[in-house]
Amino acid sequence: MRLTTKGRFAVTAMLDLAMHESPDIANAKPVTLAGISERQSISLSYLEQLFSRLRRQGLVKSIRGPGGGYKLAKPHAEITVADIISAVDEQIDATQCGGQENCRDEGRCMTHDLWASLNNKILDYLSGVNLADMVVSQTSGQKISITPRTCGSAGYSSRTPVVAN
Amino acid sequence: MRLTTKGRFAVTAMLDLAMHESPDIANAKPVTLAGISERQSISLSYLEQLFSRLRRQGLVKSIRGPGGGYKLAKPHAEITVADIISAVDEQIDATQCGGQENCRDEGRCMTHDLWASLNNKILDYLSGVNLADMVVSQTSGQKISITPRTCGSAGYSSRTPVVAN
DNA sequence: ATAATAATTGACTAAAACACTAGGTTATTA
DNA sequence: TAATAACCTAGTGTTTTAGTCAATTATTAT
Repeated sequence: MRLTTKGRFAVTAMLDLAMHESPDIANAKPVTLAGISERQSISLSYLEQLFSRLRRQGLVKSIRGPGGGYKLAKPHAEITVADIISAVDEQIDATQCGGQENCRDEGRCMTHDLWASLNNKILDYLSGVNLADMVVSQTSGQKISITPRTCGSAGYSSRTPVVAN
Repeated sequence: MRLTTKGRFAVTAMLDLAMHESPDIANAKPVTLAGISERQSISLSYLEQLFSRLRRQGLVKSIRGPGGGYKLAKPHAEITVADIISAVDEQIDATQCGGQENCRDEGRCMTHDLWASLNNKILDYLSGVNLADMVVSQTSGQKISITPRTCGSAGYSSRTPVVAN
């Protein structure tokens, strides 16, 4: 997995979308990319590229024409930061041996296991934050602080984010 | 913070260094970059660039001349993955307002707090794995699995890594 | 029907970062 | 003094970032 500003842009835009969407999911008004672009100072065309991927990954739905825009395809609590980042950042295979384990020395690829599991752990961790968490901490003016899923209760969507500082 | 193959190379090289260093820290033989380059198939000159940064950050010590090479500057347990990655990857400021909070809308920068704390969390998380952990899981042939510090006991260096799968 | 809206697509671009290469210099040891 | 190995600087090809530009399609309102 890769963590760059590209993923940041995507998460920021999705958070903006979540915050400007009506809380009533059924008849929520779609949010235009032009609006997100203005509010978050992200280039409209760049947003279009990002949302093209987000749509193909099933995270958002699009409505064309006047009054159209984007809506989240799932409830806020079911869209995680990990989902968003892996939707826009195409991941590279961390191994230089490319799956087959024909590396040097002991015959096995030292880095493969190491990075594969490390990637998984980070991904697991970022899966612990969803849009609902972020909206709450954003509207309450509190800094967001994430508790890994493995720590507290196994609940997925209704954890209350811990306030930091 | 940024997570790319650059950091991966650095961690791989440091793990190789840790594994080929004599366990007795006092009179450990230095490891040459040429050796690491050969074992891990990383370009020698690229390693030189990486170790230049690692040295400036105080993670390794260098011995010049024949029989020279690099040694870890601290005990294995005191060098974390986060240390290594942040030594070679220069971090970017996640905010587009650049510190001052003169952004749009509500006057405050939405993305600033969000990414600052998310970065800190990831960094905190990667601080939970050190070279000693990785050497153990590597030599024992077990896949490494990291438990965040916040979960278990507050101990820093002597946690036993959990085996996954 | 027509115009306006807004998503959708594709091609293209400057700048940065990545992953190196090349070639030299310094310090240390045999 | 010759070999070793760190150290340093500059350059190079490729990929990614972050974006522009232009055109197309679907939908709504007039």
